[in-house]
Amino acid sequence: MALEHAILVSLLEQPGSGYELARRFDRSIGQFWTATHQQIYRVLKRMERDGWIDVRDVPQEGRPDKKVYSVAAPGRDALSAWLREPVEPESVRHDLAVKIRGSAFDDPTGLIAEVKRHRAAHADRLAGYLAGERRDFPDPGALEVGQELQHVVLRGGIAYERMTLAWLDDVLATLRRLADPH
Amino acid sequence: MALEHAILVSLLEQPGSGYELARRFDRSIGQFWTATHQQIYRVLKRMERDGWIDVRDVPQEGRPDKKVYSVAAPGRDALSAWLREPVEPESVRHDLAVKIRGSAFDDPTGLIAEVKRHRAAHADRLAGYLAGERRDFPDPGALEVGQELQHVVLRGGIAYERMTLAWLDDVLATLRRLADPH
DNA sequence: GGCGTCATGTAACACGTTACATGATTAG
DNA sequence: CTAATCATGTAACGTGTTACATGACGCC
Repeated sequence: MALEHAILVSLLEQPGSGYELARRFDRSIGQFWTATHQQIYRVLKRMERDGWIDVRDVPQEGRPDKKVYSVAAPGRDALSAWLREPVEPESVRHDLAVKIRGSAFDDPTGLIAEVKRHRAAHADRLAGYLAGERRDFPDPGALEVGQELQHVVLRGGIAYERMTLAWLDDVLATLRRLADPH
Repeated sequence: MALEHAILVSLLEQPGSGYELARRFDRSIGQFWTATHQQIYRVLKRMERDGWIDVRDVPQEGRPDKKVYSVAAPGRDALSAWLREPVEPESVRHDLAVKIRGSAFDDPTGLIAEVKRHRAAHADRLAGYLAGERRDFPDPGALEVGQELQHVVLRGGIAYERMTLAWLDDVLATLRRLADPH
């Protein structure tokens, strides 16, 4: 129910096409919300139909034309209303945790490679976030409100990845201990 | 695609009814996978039809009869096969992060109450996990394989909640700074 | 008398994923 | 020639959520 709100926030930060939104959902926004281009196009249609966003056809040379969306007044109102509604603290889905507990009924050491793969992926994400932080927030203090808020969300992503790396190391140590208890 | 696997793991740890599974998905399993009873009944039907699980009707007195499910050989095989398949590192969905960035276009200080509410919910979860840890794993070392694996998953939940509490404090401090810069 | 727990389900709808489809431009 | 990037979409399917439905028991 919040994809439309994530799109509103992104378009308020910067108007853009469905394609551009899809790329943002793979990068900065992907930190806290994911969506594929198929989902985004579908929701953009509905939002346009409901008058939440405006479209402007932008012809381009050397590449396909695009439709640039921006937030209209009813969209802004919808976002405001949603901001005032309480939302449930998120619930997590970790396939890896299911696998860890499931591997008690199979071969726990078979999971080591998989856990290492996840560790590498999270290390990459952390490196990406830290690079983004150096690039976008080099000077702490003296930031605008929007910047401050983007920064605190990014700090959350960084904290999440650091925590996850430490936990995956704990998981690896546990799996190795089970494989070879002294 | 992993609800059925989460159910298999739970039924291997302890056979039970749909209702019992739903309660587990609100507690220990809810730490890394959530599901409502409607979802669970639907998937149990499918799993039974596919021969992954066996049912036994258990008449009860003073309360409704129940159907106790346990994992059959094909279910065990399906779990083994899934454990050998790689899964994608999970992607997160945080309504709260959407709200934080969105509040730049509204009133950031209006979020303070909401963030406090989330903080309290996460503090509760952490307290619950820590109580579970004291109850189920009082004696580190000397545990069976299944216990060790359950414990390392629980440690992940504890680390997640601690990280989240620290981040929410960071968010609160940021929102207050925006409300009243010296 | 009403609420909470135990126990099972159906139905409709919203949301997410995967596969398919098109077509131009640029880089290797 | 092949792959990647830019740009938009449709269709089918699977999963998750919300609402509705039933009924007995025990507690306050």
